[in-house]
Amino acid sequence: MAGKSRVSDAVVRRLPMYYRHLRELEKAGVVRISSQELGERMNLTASQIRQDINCFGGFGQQGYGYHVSNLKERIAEILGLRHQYHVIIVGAGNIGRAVANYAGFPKEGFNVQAMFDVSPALVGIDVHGILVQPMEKLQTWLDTHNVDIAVLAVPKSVAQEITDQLVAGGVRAIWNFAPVDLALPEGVAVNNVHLSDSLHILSYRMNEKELCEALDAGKQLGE
Amino acid sequence: MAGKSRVSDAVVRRLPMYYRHLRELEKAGVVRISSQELGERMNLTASQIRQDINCFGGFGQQGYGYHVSNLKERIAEILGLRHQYHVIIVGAGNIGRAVANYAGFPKEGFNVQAMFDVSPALVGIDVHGILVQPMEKLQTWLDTHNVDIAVLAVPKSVAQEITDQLVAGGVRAIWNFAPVDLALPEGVAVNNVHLSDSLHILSYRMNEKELCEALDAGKQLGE
DNA sequence: TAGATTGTTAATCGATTAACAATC
DNA sequence: TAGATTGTTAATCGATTAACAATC
Repeated sequence: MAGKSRVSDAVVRRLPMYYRHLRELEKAGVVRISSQELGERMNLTASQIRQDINCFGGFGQQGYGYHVSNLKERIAEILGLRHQYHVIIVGAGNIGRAVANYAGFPKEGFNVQAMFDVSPALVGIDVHGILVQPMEKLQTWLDTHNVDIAVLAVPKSVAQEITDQLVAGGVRAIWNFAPVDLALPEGVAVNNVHLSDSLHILSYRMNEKELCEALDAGKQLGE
Repeated sequence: MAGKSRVSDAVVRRLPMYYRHLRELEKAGVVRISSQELGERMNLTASQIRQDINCFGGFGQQGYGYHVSNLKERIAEILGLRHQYHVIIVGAGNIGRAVANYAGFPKEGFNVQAMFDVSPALVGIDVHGILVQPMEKLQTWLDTHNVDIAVLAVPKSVAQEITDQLVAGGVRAIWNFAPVDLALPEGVAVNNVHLSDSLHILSYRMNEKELCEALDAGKQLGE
């Protein structure tokens, strides 16, 4: 009945997808939905949906299905979207600025409070109402503020070093845009947005058919 | 010996990671590496690494291991990074511009040739040497150019509609930054960068411990 | 040659799917 | 009540790990 104390990665990755679809459904005025219907919409089996949801408790009702708004709210809670977070952005390059400008951010409790960069060209500029501070000010900020989430949008060469500083400064989670796999102590959360990895996967997929045909025909890669 | 005609998703997702680590190793002057050592670096088992690589052919040598540069090159080929691609960016907002500005792009064969946006405020500006064109010009461009990859960085409300236009116009792959799951015909590749999903997963993870403890203690979500 | 390490087959583990009793 | 659909257990499928013969 209650949640298993460990939820598998596969399930966690689907949670935001449930949230997205349920929000759409709610906006479209749909009041109830069965696992069957939701599955058709999301390209999942009804069985999988019921299994996933039951990791966190029985939010449905036999013979009826799920109440859309209620299920949406439960998943928002599960995702931690009913808290407020203090966010800082380290690195005010293209990515850092794009994140700062993302409008949907504060509505879900993610409040950007400061930005930092090494480049004198960027220090002092205003990004969506946030003043970019020099990197030397980061330590002082960490010493004097509770930071929940740090957005890491710096070159890979300094990513680990800054991460260590952030962790020592009490940051609880790192949203990492640097193309490295960070080493982190237990208890600090991380999620990666590896843009070039994503592009490489796309590139693989668009060439997959020919590649597999070539391999099946006995072709060796390389010369 | 030759590759299975179908490579699992799990393997494909690891390919860019192999590529990243091998590039690092090559840069660090490492000539050969065993699956054992590579596994320690990447937090994978040696067994898994050998299985993964052998989907595409036997690139190693018994008693020796893998030749770093050679394996890196084979994986680059597998990922399709030894081709040149024509890329357009649809949507010149924060994300579109960040992608356009990404410096590593052309080096790997991804050549951005045009950008489009609906906003008069953005049309005409120069982004990293590319002039932003009005959205009405998109159709003409598709009619007169071969586009391999389209970067989709538009609001979700128009994402599917533009996708259909791109597909009809012969685009082979879509790098999707809109927070929707696009419907696509067989033969067109897609890969999603769902930023808010990624942030939600981070948010889940930073709260997971308390959540699971609460659930184990019998707490119900909601009121 | 002996030692090392791959390529590959077999065993295990975990995630997905199917089935069905419980129940609204 | 009868019908529908969940919650949950059992069966299946696929991915990871272990083991080892092949071979450099």
